[in-house]
Amino acid sequence: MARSSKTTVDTAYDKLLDLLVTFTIKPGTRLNESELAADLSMSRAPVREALNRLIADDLVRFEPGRGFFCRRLSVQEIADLYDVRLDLETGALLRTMSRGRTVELEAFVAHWREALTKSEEMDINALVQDDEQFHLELAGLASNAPRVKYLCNINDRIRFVRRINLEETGRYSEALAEHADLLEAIASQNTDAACAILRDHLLRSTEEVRQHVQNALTRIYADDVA
Amino acid sequence: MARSSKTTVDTAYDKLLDLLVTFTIKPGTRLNESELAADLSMSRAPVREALNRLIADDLVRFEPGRGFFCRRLSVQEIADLYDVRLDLETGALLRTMSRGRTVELEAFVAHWREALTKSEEMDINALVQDDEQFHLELAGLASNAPRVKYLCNINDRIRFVRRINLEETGRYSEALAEHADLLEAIASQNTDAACAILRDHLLRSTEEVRQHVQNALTRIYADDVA
DNA sequence: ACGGTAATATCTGTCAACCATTGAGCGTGA
DNA sequence: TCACGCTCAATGGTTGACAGATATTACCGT
Repeated sequence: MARSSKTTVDTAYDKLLDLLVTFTIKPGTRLNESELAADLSMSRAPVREALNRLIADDLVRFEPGRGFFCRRLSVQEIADLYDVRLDLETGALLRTMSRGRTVELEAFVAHWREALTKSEEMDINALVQDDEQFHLELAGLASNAPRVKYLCNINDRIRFVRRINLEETGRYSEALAEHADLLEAIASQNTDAACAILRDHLLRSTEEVRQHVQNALTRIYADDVA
Repeated sequence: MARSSKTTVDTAYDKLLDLLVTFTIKPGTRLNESELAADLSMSRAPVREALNRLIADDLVRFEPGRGFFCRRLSVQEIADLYDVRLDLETGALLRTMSRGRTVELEAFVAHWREALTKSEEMDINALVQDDEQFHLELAGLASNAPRVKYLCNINDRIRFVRRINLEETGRYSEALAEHADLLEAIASQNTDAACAILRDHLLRSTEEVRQHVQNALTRIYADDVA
């Protein structure tokens, strides 16, 4: 029954992760283990194991005797995560540049200069995905696996409101412009400027988190009539 | 059977965490589920659930079809974690101070000024624990729960070599002196100086990570004759 | 009609057993 | 002698069942 390289727990984990990240499961909802197991056509044990991984990721809460609950969506938490993200990303950039990894940096710049020209005719989904990819690849150049993993966790937890942030009118064209600026600063090896641009770029999103979380909540509960 | 506030999984998690953090279980060792279950006098299910939490914490590896393994101890990983820790701690300090949380900062300074005077006659275990507490409390003043949680995870993963770092002759008296300097910079509300001191304090440890990991490995495998 | 309590149904927490897979050891044949 | 393949023991992967806790419902007294 078990597929070659992907165990049942992994499929459960991936599926549940998706449901939780996208808030297909609404914030604070209790998760019915048997139900989930049935949906995934597997037993409860692997579901519980996957849920336990997700506890460590802070994507589900757990109350003894009551079970597992979907994470809540709080302004404070999102703002905190944006804060940490800023430190992790700017820290990565600083190290990458001061370590003089010109080869990798040039490849990065070349790739994304090209990619940015095509961004005009992309749909919103592709844009959002591209944005995350851009930031993650940049951070990845520091070759620090734990750092990248923390960032992935943050991305999962903020993706829903981050998307809303980008969807706000004009914000994503601003973002693209800022990415372009950042690329040029990197290309000219101006470390301070690059870090400053990245910091401001990230701060810009952070400022309006409160509003975005509001939008997120209304959107989550919008199609309750269906 | 279920105890009031602590479920079986939690006890398993705590116990396993300790074994892994202290490398009582040696790096790379395969973990025998049935054996662990027997040791903890519980079934395999809760053990597996705990182990799955520890996967997300990167304290155990998992190979499909083979089982769970104790994390390896690599120079690269420890160095990376020290790097991230630096960014998270300095970031926290910067925010706390620039946000002007004078009340909390003064309380912190007062408490640790006092505590540092008593440090002379403390044994090594207490010192190590105090050092971690100092840094964690300082970071905690930024009131950013996710950041603190990431730091806790880092602490778990570096604790073994961090302890060795402090045990090196004289290093911990240096560390205490640097803590004192930091306290004064904070007290005089000199943000830049405080951040610089903290950064240098953390960099100092990072520089010798390679050597400390070596010591750690020899120490782990030292009592194999027993 | 309402609040509290008892009966009931649902769900979690844990376990023991079963099946599948892996890796080691052994034997056979080139 | 070595390589290949087979067999078997050990261990992980999954399941279904049972006991205890929790939420829900129905009932009764005021």
